[in-house]
Amino acid sequence: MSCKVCSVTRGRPRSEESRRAVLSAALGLCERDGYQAVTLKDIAAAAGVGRQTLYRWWGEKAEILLEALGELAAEGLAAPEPSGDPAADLEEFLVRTFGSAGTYVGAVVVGVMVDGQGRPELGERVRRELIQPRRGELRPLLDRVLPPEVDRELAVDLVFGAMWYRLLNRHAPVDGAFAREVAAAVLRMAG
Amino acid sequence: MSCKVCSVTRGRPRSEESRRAVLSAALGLCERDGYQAVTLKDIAAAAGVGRQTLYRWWGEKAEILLEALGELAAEGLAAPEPSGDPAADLEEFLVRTFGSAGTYVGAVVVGVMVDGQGRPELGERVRRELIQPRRGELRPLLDRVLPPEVDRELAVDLVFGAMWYRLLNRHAPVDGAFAREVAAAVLRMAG
DNA sequence: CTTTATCGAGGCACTGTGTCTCGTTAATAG
DNA sequence: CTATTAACGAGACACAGTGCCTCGATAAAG
Repeated sequence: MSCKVCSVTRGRPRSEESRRAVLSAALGLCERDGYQAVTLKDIAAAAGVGRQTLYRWWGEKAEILLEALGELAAEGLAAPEPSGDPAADLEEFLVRTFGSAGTYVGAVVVGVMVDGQGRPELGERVRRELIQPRRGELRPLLDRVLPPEVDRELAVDLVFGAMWYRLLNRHAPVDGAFAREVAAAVLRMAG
Repeated sequence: MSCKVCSVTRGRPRSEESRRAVLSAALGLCERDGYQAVTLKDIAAAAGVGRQTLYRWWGEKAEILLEALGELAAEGLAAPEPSGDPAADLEEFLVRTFGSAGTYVGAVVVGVMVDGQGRPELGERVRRELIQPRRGELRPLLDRVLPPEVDRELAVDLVFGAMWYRLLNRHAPVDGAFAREVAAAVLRMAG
């Protein structure tokens, strides 16, 4: 174990049990009450943890949920083995991604992103830990269906942009059917 | 003039001067400090207005900015006369829209949308007064470049989605160059 | 001139945040 | 075993922003 700042192995070690309790309580409260309604007090109370422990290790709600989302992603990492059909691989990836985003998890992601709007440092973490990894997963799938003259970054913006737009604006569901429509549009763009 | 609730024309009329001062002060503070940092106290002080006046007519920050954005949109309505070239019309519309979104106005729009996330009623207003009108403007432009088998709503989601994704995530600028790329992608999708 | 509803100004309770201090507890160092 | 160290749960505190209330003043209609 290590001290919070000096990484010397002395003193009482950080409680892994408390950490798990906090992440689990935070996700549970977000699912039940919605991200915006959850406070640090709520999380501390639900996790059976002192408030100071939250400020010591995270500091704010968005950082807690960012870590919780990271663990969720690590659990369901579902290695996408390439089949013989690049178009089917793309579609399957989008169906899985959009399907997950359509649950409360997507609402939490939106909440974290939203909190990052007014705080550049947090925004940078969100970008690095939440957004860029997904872009990195999508790019190779697009490489296998798009001709070289189509810009990859633009295609990624169009695909994930459509997803985010619906997550924010809620004019239509984010689900597998939408994922298939978007996949078809990409293939149409491929010509 | 009319009473706030009963619309009987009696009593002191609402001050149009105060209303303009509030909207102007709100936009100015957002431009200077960023949407999230602005408070109702700040707006009241900058507008030289009592706080109760804000609660009487608007109730919260997002509603003030929503009205201010509405007036901005009404001023710069720039009737888009159709030229002979549908592709050029689409591109011009996107260049103007993305260009505006790239300024602090886009950040205000994001802030209002963000506040609407945790408040269904406000979210509905944002959708109706801010999002749907833009979709309505884009649709006929797409009609003139897309073949009938391409779904319009999906195309709108892809175009504005890409814009919103960049506004939120800030991994790349929202500007005229991006607008032209998106327009080209739509034309490519048209085949 | 009376009635009415707005005006700017300010007070107050409430909530969530962030910092601080307790006494306690679980590790390592000697 | 004992001392040291740092995290633990719990709670107090100041601070900021919100939302509601009241006040005397003001500008319109009847």
